[in-house]
Amino acid sequence: MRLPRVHLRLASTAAVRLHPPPSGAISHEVRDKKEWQLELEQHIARGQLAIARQVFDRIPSPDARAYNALIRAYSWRAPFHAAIDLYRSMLHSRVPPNKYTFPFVLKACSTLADLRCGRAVHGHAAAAGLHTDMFVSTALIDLYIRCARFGPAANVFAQMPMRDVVAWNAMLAGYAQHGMYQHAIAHLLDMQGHGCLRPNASTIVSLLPLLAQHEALSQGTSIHAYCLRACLDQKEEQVLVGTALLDMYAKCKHLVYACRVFYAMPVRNEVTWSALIGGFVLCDKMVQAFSLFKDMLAQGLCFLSPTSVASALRVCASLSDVRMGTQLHALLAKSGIHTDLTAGNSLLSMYAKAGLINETMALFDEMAVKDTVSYGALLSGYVQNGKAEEAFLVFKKMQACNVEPDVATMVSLIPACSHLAALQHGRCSHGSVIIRGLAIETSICNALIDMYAKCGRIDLSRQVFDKMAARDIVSWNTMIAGYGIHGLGKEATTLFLGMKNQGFAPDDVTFICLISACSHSGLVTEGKHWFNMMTQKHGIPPRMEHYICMVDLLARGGFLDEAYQFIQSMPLKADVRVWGALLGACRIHKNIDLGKQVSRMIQKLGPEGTGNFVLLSNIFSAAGRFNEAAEVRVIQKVKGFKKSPGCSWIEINGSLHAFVGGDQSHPRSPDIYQELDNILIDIKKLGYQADTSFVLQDLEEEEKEKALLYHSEKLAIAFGILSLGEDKTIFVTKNLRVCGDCHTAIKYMTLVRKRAIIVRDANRFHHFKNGKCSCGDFW
DNA sequence: TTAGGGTTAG
Repeated sequence: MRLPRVHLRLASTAAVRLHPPPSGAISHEVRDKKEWQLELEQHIARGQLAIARQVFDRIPSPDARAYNALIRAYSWRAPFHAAIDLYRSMLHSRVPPNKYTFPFVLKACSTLADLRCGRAVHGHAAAAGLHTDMFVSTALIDLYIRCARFGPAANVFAQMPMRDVVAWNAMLAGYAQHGMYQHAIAHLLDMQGHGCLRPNASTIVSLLPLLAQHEALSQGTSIHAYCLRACLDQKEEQVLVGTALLDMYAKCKHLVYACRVFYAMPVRNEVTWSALIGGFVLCDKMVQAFSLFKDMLAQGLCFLSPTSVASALRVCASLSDVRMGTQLHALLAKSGIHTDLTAGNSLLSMYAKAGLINETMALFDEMAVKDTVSYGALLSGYVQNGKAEEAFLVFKKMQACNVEPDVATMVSLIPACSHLAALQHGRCSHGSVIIRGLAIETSICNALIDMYAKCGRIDLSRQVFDKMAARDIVSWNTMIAGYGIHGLGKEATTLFLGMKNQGFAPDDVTFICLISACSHSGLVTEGKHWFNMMTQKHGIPPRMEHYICMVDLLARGGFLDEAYQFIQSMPLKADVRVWGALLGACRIHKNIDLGKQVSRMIQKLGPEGTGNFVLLSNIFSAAGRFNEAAEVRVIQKVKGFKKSPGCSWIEINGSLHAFVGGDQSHPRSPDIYQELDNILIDIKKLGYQADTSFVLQDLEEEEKEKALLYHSEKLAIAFGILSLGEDKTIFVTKNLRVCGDCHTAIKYMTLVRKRAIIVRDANRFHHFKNGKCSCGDFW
C-alpha cells in the first residue's frame, strides 16, 4: 500500500510502506524491546522527556509502541513540533503509524494550527483505513475546527460509523468557539435526539460561553436546570460547570443569580472569582466589584490572576482612583505577574485614563512585549485626555514598529480627528480604514459619522450613514446628534421618524440627541413634545441628562421662567448641571435677577467643574459688579478648580494653528493684528458696536474693545483670511463656547471680507454667511 | 470556565 503524495516537508517520505506488525516466537531481541519500553514509559510518567528521548535514541530499532509513547508525551506539552518531527522520522524509518499514533500527532498539529501538516496526516490515516476510527476522527475534527474549517470537520463527523460524547462535543466546541449560535443549538438537539446521548460537563462548559455571548438568559437557565437534574454540580467538574454558569448569568447582567451560584459553590478557583468580579464591572457596579476583589485577596493571594487584576484596574480607572491603581501596580510587582501582557495593558489603560502621561510612557517603555492592545490603550488614553496630537504620534510609532492597527485602534483614533476638527487627518484615517478593509465595521462607520459631523461636513456624515451595511442604535444616535450640532433640528426629527419606521427602538441617548437638536434649532414646542413622548409612548424614564436638555431647550429659547418652574417640578433633585443650563441662558438673555437667584442655588450645591464659576463671574461682570466677579474667581482658585483657557484653532493645508486670547506667539502675529485692526474700522462703519459686557476685567471702554478684538476665535479667523483664498470657507474650532461679542463681530466680518465662516464651539456649529448665523442667534 | 485598548448624549 502506497501513501498518497503530500505537499509539505513530509513529501520526502512519501514512499513509506505500511507493514503488518512482526509476528513469531518471542526472541531475546523482543524481550529487550520490552525492557526499553518500560524504561521509556517510566521516564515519560515522571515528566523527564529529555531523558526519555535519550532512552528512545538508544533503542536499536524502535517499534510503533515506542514512537507512540514519545509522540503522545510530546503532544501534551511544548515544543509540540517535536511530536511532528518524531512522526516524520517514524515514517522515514518505515515504521507504520497505527490508530494510537494518529490522534496524538493530530493533536500536535491542532495545537500549532498547522493545517497543511494535519491534512497530510489525514491522508496517511485514510490510506491506512483508520480515518473513521473514533479517536482519529475526533482528533481530525479538533484540528479542522481549530483552523476554522467547518466543512472538512463536518465531513469527518458525518463519516464516523460510531460517535461518542467526545466526538459530539468536539463539533459543538467548534461551533461555540466561532460564535455559531444556531449551529450549536441544532447540534445539541441532534446529539440528544439522533445521537441518543446526554450532554456531559464538557458539553455544558462549551455551550455556556456562547449563550453568555448572546445574552440568552432563558436558554442558560434551562441548562442550569439540566445541570442540577444531571447532578453535574456535584462531580469533580463542579468548579468548571459552576464557573461557566456564573459567568453566563453575569454576562446576561443577572448578578443576583450569578452571586447565588457563586455562594453555592463548595470549591472556587481564580477563574470563579474573576468571572464574578468581571460581572460587577460589566454592570457598572464598581464599588461592589472592588469590594469583592478585596474579599478575594483576603482569602489568599492564590486566587490573584491577571484577569481579576484587570477588572480591579478598570474600577480604579472608572472611579479615577489613581492611588488605588498604584497600590495594585505594587501588588502585581510583588506577586510577579506584572510581566503578564493582560496585566500590563490594564495598568497602561489605568494610568492613561488618569492622564498620568509620564507614568504611562514609563510603563509602556518597560514592557518587554507589547501588542496592538498596548498601543491601543496608550492611544485611547491620549484621546480621552484631549491630547489628540499625541494620539497621532502613538499611531505613527505603532506603524513604525509594524504593529497592525485593528478595529478598536481605529475607533479610538478617529475621534482624535474630531477633537482637532482636522478634516484632512479625518480623511486620511477614513482612507486608512478602507485600505485595511475595516470600513465595513459598524463601529468604525459610527466613529466616521461623528468625525465628519464635528469637522463640519454633515454631508459626508450622511454619505457614510447611507452606505452602511448594518446600523446599530449608536449609528442613528450619532447621525441625529450630528444634525443637532449643525442646528438642523428638522433633519434630526425626520431621521428620528425614519429610524422608528425601520423598526429601531430609540433608547435614552436617542432622546438626549433629539431634544438637544431641537434646542440648538430653537424648536421649543417640538422638543417638549418629544420629551413627553419619551415617557408616555416609549416608556423611557427621564434621567438627569434629559432634564438638563429640557432646561437648556426652554431657557435658551427665552422661556426662562418656564425653565425655572420646570426645575421646581422635577421629581429628581436638580443637580449643578441643571442649574448651570439655566444660568447659561440667564447670561445669554441678560436676566440678572434670575441669574443671581440661580447662582445662589449653585453656591448652595457647590459648583462642580469650572463652567459655573465662569458663568457666575461673567454674570456679575455683565452687571458691572466687578468686585463680586473677582470674588467668584478667587473662590474658584482657592477651591482648586482650573479654568481651561479659551483656545481656537484652524487647519491650513493639514497643519493646525492654535491661538489663545491676546496671543502673539504666532510667526504672523503682526499681520494678524493689523488685519484685525483694519477689520474693526470696516465693521464699525456698518454699525458694529463692541458689547463690552463680555469683558470680565474692570477696564476703560477702549481697553475693553481691544480685549474683545483679540479674542482667540477672532485671531484664528484673521489668520484664516490672510492664509486662504477668497473662495475658501474659513473653519475655526474653539474649545469653549463662542463669546457673544465675537458672534456679532463675525457676522459683520462675513460682509466686509465677503467670506463664509464656520465656527465650531464647545456646543454646536455656527455657519456665518452674508451677515447672518445659521444658529439664528440661539447660541 | 474568566480577561486587556473602542463609537453616540450629558
